[in-house]
Amino acid sequence: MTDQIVTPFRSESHNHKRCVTDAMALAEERCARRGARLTRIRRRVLELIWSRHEPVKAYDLLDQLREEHRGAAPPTIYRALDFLLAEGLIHRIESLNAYIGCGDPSHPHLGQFLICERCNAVAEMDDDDIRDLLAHKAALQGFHVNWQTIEINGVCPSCRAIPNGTVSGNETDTPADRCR
Amino acid sequence: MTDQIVTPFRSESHNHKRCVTDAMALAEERCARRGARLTRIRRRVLELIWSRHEPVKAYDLLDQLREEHRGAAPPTIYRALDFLLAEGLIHRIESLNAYIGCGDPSHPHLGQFLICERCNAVAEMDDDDIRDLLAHKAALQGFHVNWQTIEINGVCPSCRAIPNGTVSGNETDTPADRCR
DNA sequence: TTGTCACATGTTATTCTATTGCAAACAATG
DNA sequence: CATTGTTTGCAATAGAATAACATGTGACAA
Repeated sequence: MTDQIVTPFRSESHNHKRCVTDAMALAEERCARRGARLTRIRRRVLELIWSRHEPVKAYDLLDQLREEHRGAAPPTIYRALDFLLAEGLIHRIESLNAYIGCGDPSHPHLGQFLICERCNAVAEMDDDDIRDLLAHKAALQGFHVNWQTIEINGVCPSCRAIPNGTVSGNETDTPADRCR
Repeated sequence: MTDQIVTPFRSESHNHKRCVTDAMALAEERCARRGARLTRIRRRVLELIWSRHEPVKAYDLLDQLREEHRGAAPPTIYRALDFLLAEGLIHRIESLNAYIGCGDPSHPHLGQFLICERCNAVAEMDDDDIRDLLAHKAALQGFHVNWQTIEINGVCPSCRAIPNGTVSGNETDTPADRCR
């Protein structure tokens, strides 16, 4: 059985700099192989998304991009996001209107997401059992499945270890800063 | 085993007038029992949603409400929707930014939605197998589930029966008008 | 080298979705 | 009647995404 966890929750040992460069390398490689043009803007947007390692809003990306790229406007971001989605390099989280890096761009997949409502961390699964059960249940209704949106909200293991009322103080930290 | 289909796809025999009045009666009853105030606006919004019997956008509802209620503004609609969501009388479809009547408001539930991308018809399931499998898979990651968003896009049985390129002519009809 | 074509980006405006904040109206209760 | 909590009215604004058209750029062939 293959590993059905594409992006696990980050552990204490997570080397984030390495994580970003690895993801970028995979992206470069995949685009090269497919003849897709990972331009400067597109590359930079992907890098900004991976740097955060949590769901990022389009206008947050726009603000960041503007700091280094005067003239960036909403279409700049949305075009880059569309490209990255089409290439399977990121996923869109519907319930958050946000985008997150895909941990396994090697093959197109739907993904199922575990979203921590305390720290915003997201783990990505690509679980055949889930996909197949949904397809099966749909088929019982005579329904043909093209796409599945599966987003599970709750509390990640790290946050469960923290007493409920506890507040970490800085609510703008990234997941790794708050969740251990 | 209980019936896990809350709102099936509409059949030819669907009596839509009856369907709406039934849904309204259930809503009245549930609100009365819970001491929730189903005011004129809230009742009317619910009725508008059920009348369409497919996912409806907030601003569509606003337009309709304005025709009979001058002074209706975005907050008017969103407050009504918030109330109806809180009472479990409607569901929100995240992937469409739209709202749909709940076929079984008797108990709170998550719901899994089959969304036809041809005719917009939606069937609602409340399937324990799906819910439990997702909870199980999440638990394997140490994740505690509070909420599940499950939206399945594809082609409903009625539309599958229609040759692919066929267009029914009037794309603004309701699902029942087009899907048989 | 130049022309051409496809693709990518710049630019401005607009549409769609949703919330905030405060005032006025209303309904239930003592 | 007075009080209290809830609901609605109203104006403004925030947030998410797209449309339409102009301009730039890179690869390839003539």
